[in-house]
Amino acid sequence: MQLTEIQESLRTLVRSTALDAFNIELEQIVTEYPPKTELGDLAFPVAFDLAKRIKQATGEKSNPRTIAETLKTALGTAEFVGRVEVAGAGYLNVFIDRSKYLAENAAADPLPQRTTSLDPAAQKVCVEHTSVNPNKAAHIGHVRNSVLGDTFVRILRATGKRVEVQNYIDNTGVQVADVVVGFIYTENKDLAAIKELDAGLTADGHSFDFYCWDLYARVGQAYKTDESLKEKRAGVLHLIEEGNNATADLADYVATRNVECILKTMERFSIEYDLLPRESEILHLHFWNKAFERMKELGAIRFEYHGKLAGCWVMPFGSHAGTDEHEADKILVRSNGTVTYTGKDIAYQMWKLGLLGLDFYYRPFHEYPDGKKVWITTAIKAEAVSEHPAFGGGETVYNVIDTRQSYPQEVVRMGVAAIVPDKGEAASVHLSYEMVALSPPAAEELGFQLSDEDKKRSFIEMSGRKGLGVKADELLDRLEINALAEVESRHAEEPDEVRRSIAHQLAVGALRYFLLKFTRTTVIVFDFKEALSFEGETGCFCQYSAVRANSIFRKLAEKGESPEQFQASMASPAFSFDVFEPESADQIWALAILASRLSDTVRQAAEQNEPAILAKYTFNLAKAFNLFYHNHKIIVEEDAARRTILVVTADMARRSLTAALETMGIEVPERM
RNA sequence: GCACCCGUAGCUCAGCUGGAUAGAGUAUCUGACUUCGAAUCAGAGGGUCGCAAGUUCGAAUCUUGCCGGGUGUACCA
Repeated sequence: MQLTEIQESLRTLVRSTALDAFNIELEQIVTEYPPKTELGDLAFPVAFDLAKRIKQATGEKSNPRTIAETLKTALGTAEFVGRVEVAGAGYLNVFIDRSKYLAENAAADPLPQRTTSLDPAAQKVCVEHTSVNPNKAAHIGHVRNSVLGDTFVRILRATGKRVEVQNYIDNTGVQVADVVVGFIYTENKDLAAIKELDAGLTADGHSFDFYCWDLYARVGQAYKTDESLKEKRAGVLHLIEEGNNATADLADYVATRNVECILKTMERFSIEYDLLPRESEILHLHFWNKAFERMKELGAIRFEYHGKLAGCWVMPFGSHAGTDEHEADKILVRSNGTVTYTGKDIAYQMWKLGLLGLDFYYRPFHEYPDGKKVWITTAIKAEAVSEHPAFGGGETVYNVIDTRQSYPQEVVRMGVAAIVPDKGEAASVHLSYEMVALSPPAAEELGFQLSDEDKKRSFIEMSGRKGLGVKADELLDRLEINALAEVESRHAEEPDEVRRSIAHQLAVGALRYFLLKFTRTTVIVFDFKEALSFEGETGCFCQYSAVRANSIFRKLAEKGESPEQFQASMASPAFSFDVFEPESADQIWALAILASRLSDTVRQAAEQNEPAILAKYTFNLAKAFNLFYHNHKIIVEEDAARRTILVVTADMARRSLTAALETMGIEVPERM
């Protein structure tokens, strides 16, 4: 019986006792973790609730402590419960039977539900993340999106959900058009010339997406002075959307090459995808028409005959009493007959939920080193592969998109709910997060001249159009260089290849943890010093704990001792924490019980859509292990009982730590 | 104007659906490498939780109103 199961059985017991003793039915019973081990392992503040309910029912005032005493007797008899105490104003603190718990759970999987996510019968959900416009290299803000999304995917899988990862490719939008304008009109290059340039860049070690990054910024500048260039963009955009022409072919090459580059960048961060749905297919396969017909049938959309929106199809949205009622309407089809982005998004969202009644064609796009394939959509039946996994059709769809798009996301959610009321609004979840901005010194470090006004600001928004941002690959390169220097100073004996691989793992750990430790609603004001740090609350700190734990077991293995051996010897009923001084016993037990909380923490992170909860937990677990590590030497411990408890606890901690880090996409190096 | 987010230690941030003495990291100062690895650990100082009312046995947390900062509110994507 693991910790979560003990919690559940105690909740059941509290519920039935409350009903028997006070005739009160409790719907929700809160379990907390006391701030210190000395206070217990689980706390129930339920007596406060009961006191309130009794007062409501009878009008009589009752003392929470007295109520807690009644419940205490019932809980005291439960399995795995050592003792129960009433503390504070009426807390019910449960102390778990330490030796019994340890003996039974020494070898338990810290994330038991993760195996069910492989079951084809498990509930399927779709997560869309990354979705970088394929016209330039990814910057640190995009990485926040991807790391948040990828970690959320791992969290969902750890709770037993089957997850499909989608990375939406907006290959026909203005951002791609801008770069195409740059290639054709300011660089005077046709497709052949671009291919030649691209080949040269790759040979040079400069990638295509970096080139486009600069070109995009140059075009952005040129628009300011050259009105005719802007007019050309409209033409380019039209040709791209239409397809089957030289400009569209050129745009397709540019977009596809950028997608390849971005996928490569994300692969460095251990991020993989299942499917790349493209906007061009949503267009060419007429997804919108299908959704449009449905919305018309249901009256969810209205044609405007008069006023400033005359000629548009609009969706009524929200209500603003006293204001112009049209202000709340959202245009889905423009008066010239073209569909807006929001309209296309509604159709796409319906497809994700399996409710559109249309499907893409698919072909493989790329194969990862582990053999896993990522697929891409196509509108051309001839190039499609008929044997492909079933895509889309999620029970729930999570869209990882920054908070600035909350309004359009809300429109999409309402639009879908209007078409399929039985699925409702709950099926679409906008996993929003705040932006990554630059501190004024960081912007200057990147070589940008700031106005006096900008210097006064607390942060400066990154901008692809201005070319202002920290490129993901460049930052990771810097982290790898720094990490490599540290590794070289410690492990001169290791071959270069090994040292580089360790430096890479540390760099990824540093950046992923840095982006995950902030809650989603916090604006990350990027600061080089903080992001490049390997000390304090960092990924490196957590990895270091795990590495040290592993080295203990390496040493034990050299002596022919395995954790399994020690787990087996726990079965003897004689062993007890009393072999340690009380203070030591508390400290060791605190680590064991904290390690047991991983699955509950992951569940919480999934429920609240907040990966930062897992990051904080992982850091605390690493800290607790370090404390344990300093105070209790395992290798030199001669007393058999003490040694057993220490080994088993250290093993639980390192397995939880490793699983927690893995759920955040962070690997544990062999040494560091 | 309206909607959403933020305001907690010098700085950067946690604080779960109200609960135990408000916590981390960093910076500053002081200690600890002949030990399973010091990318570590121990200790010290540092707080009117933006302000003001209200609800409650109890508020950093909930409600309302202010103040300060940010983002959105396109026939752009």
